[in-house]
Amino acid sequence: MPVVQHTLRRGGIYHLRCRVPSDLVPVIGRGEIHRSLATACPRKAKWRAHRLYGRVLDIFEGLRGMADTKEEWLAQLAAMSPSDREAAIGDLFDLATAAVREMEQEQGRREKAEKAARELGKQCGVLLGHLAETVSEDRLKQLEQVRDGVVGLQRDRDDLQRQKDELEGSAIVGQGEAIVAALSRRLGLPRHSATTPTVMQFLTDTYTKEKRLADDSQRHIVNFISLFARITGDKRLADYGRTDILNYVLILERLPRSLGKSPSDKSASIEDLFAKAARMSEKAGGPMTLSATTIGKHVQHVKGFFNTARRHLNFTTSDAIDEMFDGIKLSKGVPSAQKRKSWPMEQLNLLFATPIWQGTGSRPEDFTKRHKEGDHIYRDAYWWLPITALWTGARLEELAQLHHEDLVADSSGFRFIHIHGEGERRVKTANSIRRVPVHSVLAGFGFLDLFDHKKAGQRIWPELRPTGRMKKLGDTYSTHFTDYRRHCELYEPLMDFHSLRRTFITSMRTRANVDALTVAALAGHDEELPIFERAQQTNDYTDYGIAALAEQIERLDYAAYGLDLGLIEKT
DNA sequence: ACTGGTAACTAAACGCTGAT
DNA sequence: ATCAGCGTTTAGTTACCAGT
Repeated sequence: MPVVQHTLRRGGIYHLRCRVPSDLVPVIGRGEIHRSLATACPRKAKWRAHRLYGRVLDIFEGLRGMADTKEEWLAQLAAMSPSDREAAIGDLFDLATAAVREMEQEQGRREKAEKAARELGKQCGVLLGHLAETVSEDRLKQLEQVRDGVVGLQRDRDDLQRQKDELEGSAIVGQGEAIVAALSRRLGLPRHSATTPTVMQFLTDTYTKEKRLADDSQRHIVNFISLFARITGDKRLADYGRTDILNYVLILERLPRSLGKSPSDKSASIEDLFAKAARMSEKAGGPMTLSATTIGKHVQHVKGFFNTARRHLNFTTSDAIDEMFDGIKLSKGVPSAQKRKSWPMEQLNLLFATPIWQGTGSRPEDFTKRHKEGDHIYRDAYWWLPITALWTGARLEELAQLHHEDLVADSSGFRFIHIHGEGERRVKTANSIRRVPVHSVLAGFGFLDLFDHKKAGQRIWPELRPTGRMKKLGDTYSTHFTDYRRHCELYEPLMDFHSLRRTFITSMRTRANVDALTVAALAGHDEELPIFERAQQTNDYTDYGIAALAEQIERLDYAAYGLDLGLIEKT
């Protein structure tokens, strides 16, 4: 960790260096802002870095505001040459840098003034001495008492002010723990083991309150840290050392991948869990223990937890924590993470040859019995979702929340689905907002009718209900799709609904030979693009007309790659 | 349908270096 | 002093899976 966030040292001199938010990269024309703080003194660097960083954030906000009136802003930008544009924006940051230095000089002047005031006060004291010669002894004592009283009050006031400053911004202002911590930090007193809380105490009293994460992330933190406490025996924070962490990792390496899925895991001993992992590995013929990614994640969380505790309680140093957690090598047999598969065309043919598309014996409302053979073909969400994913590349939740008005036609009549986060809809990231033309094959199946048959404000698949912790429309479907594949003996690990998106992206790129930028525009960014391309393409998105996108998506021809469309058209 | 997990995925921060 | 490139680390969110 550097002395201050967003700084780096070069030849002894501190610099501010911070990242440009990805949405502003195309506007600013670079990925990072870098300005010298023109000092080698850590304290000065800290002061300047804090203020300059604040201003830089202001500039980012300002640019975002301008970007709201996008057309105007783009027109202005277009009128400028790229070098002019970058220079203009660079000037903003230079101004900010200069302003911070001025601010510092201003502070210097103020300090000078205060010093002068103190000097004046001293002289008053001298004056008091002179007075002593002409004033009675009693009177003088009274005066001195008053003076001492005032000085004492001032000192108290300053102390309180400092305490308040230190506590400000902390989520636990007013809590005794924090005051004690702040005081001991000010006095430089390390906290000893007897006074530090245990892992679980700090987790519930402070950590979860300070973090204030989204619900699901909060749940993850509590689970990770609770497991750590369970394995290591919930000791006091100051009593942990590297050996504890190494042992903890050794235990993680032997835990079953299915940890916690069965309620019995809760009461089982660590030894029981080892035995369970060993049994599962035996059966699978390979290690069924936690993967390297997951173990790394656990360790990372615990380290973050200790660092937060250190800032609150000052019981150790940041270096000591690094030493405790860094450079831990995992054992040989720890499995590495696996990538999701894409659906081969033969597997898709098998999928569409199952009852949902060929005839099911279930009733319309029995979504869990669709695997039973029969005469009914229900063209509901369960029929449409895999097909739609295959021809649009959209994520499950993006499809599940489609409304009547999300099918739009442009001026020349091209119809596309608009994926966005308005109203009750949600998208994964801002970059997921996009327009995807409806492929002619999809339209041929009657996809457009889904929208036309609904009224404004209605979802096209009203049978999907928000379920689960995150109240997702695709939540139940996701598990049903897995169950269905198992019943139909099509189940393969890592080949799931999301793999259909993979299939779309891979097919577009490698079979239809559509360029990576266009595919990214259609998919709403995907992970496989190098970063520089990602920055570049944001700029180009605006240039993609629907007509051009439609032309590209039409190059996708699953039939040519071996998909039997007859299976779907059978209805 | 719910719950307690893992894994995939992402943005931002950081460390370091070479070029100008 | 600046700036960009790029791999690594950190911190967080979302998607999915297993067992009941």
